[in-house]
Amino acid sequence: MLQTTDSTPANANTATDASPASSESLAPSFSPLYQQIKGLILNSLRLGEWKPGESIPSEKDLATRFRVSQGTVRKAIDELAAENLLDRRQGKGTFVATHATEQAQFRFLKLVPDTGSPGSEGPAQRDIVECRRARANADVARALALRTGDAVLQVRRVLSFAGAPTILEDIWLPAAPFKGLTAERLANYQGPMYALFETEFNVRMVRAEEKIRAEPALNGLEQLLKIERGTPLLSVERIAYTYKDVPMELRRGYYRTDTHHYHNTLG
Amino acid sequence: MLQTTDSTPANANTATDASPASSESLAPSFSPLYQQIKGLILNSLRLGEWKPGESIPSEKDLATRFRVSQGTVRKAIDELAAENLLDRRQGKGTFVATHATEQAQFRFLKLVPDTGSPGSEGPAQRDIVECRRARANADVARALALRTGDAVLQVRRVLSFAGAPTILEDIWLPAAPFKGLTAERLANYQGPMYALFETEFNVRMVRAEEKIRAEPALNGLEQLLKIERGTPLLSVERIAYTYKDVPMELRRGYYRTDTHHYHNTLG
DNA sequence: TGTCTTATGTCTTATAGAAGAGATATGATT
DNA sequence: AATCATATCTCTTCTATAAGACATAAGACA
Repeated sequence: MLQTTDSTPANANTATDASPASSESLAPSFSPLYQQIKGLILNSLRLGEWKPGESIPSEKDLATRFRVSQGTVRKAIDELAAENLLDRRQGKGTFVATHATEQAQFRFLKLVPDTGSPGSEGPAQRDIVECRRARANADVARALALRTGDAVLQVRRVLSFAGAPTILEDIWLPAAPFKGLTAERLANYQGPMYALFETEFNVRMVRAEEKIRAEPALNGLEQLLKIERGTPLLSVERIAYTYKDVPMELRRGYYRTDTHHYHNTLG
Repeated sequence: MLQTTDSTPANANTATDASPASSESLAPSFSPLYQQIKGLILNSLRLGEWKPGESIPSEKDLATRFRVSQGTVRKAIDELAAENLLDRRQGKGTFVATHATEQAQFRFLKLVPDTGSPGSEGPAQRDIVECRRARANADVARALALRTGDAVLQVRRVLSFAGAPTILEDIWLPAAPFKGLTAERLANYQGPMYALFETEFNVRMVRAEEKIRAEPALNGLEQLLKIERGTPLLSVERIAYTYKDVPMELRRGYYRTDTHHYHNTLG
């Protein structure tokens, strides 16, 4: 399983191709060499051969390991870097991207203060309201690709900026990969939640989809966020995915937008 | 101004460099060859040497024109294609991206129906409520990089999906580049508004920034969108930019989110 | 009408040298 | 002898180029 000296990577042309033999590689269809290399690197990332924050082998090393030229490895890494899975630093090496940095944090938190820059208020104050085991209802199960009734963890927390409660979040996690997560560990950990997931549970969030609506503050939201009942809030429903588009988190956030706004760039 | 046979592009090393002589190229600082080529292509795009939808010269032609290798041109085009300014099609050529296609349309309209795919409701019904000349107030002037009191065009319109009014938009445009835009031309044109801007005014929107809030329906919004007064709406304030980050439009939209939602992908 | 050839695009891979970053050695200076 | 600045070596990614493979469309030809 370590595949340290795993070679025979490319050349899907050769009829005697029996190298990957993974369950999902049932599609033998031809693809460019650099794409195959990209897939191999992706596998190593998913299997945790290189941990977030660490450097991966040099392009030359990977080239000899995969029996291709350095430029081909380079193109594979180019795409992974463009997807923010890897982080290139000239003269130093290529590193596995991590949520434990300043920049990555604001790729997933799009709420910014109306005045000042994205991080100008200092770190957010995090209060865990609730953290318990539960059973997935139909909606949660569908979002997390589970079966209704499967075990999940449910977390409710409030984020405050400059002392003002601004975000309420309900989070659902599949119980199996996050076995051992408790309110204490969440409360004690300094830094982004996704960084904790990386270091403690080897789950790295890579991509997320959000559905945004405007809804009135009801059902106790008004008390938790200390606003008037019925005040319009931003409802942000997120499904976060790890490698290979596997869903790993469902999150519903309610954002106050009297002092902050959701910032988005259309390219 | 046509710069058809314009050569002497690269080699910023040569001391006798006097080729671009543009106003903003006061920074003689070294940059990679492919970046310089990218800038030259960008200039041709901005000057309208190749119109949206048309194909640009082949990589080999550009290579001889700029006196560099085909691979260098390729890397320049790679970046422009990644920014959605160009559209590559293997075996056919490379084309100037346009808003007159199905796909590009939904890169700037992120409101999608709760059930069904992004375009499943058919084309939106557009009703121009108002279109008049006005003077920029402080906010509008700042957004459009104008001076307070400068002439602007103001448009108000309602978008309806499946017969239901869903979006109200107030749009401010600088008067000079859009001279001749009338309510009739807006109403008669079939297709996205940004496609009209391209073909009629040679203004191509490349990028946009949005600030999203939740606000109650007030001040007549409730009548235009046929909802109850105070219903939470998504407020979407957009500044759209053309090439070289020049702002060309300020737009404030109010979205109903009872049947639709704002969809976003975090990468 | 259908098939083949050819021309012209982009795409893929390979190779060589340039440039950035850090560690190690060198040598002058105090 | 200890210190500090400077050169050098080695590792990394970055840049530039070239050649062949693949995709597409149009015209020649049976």
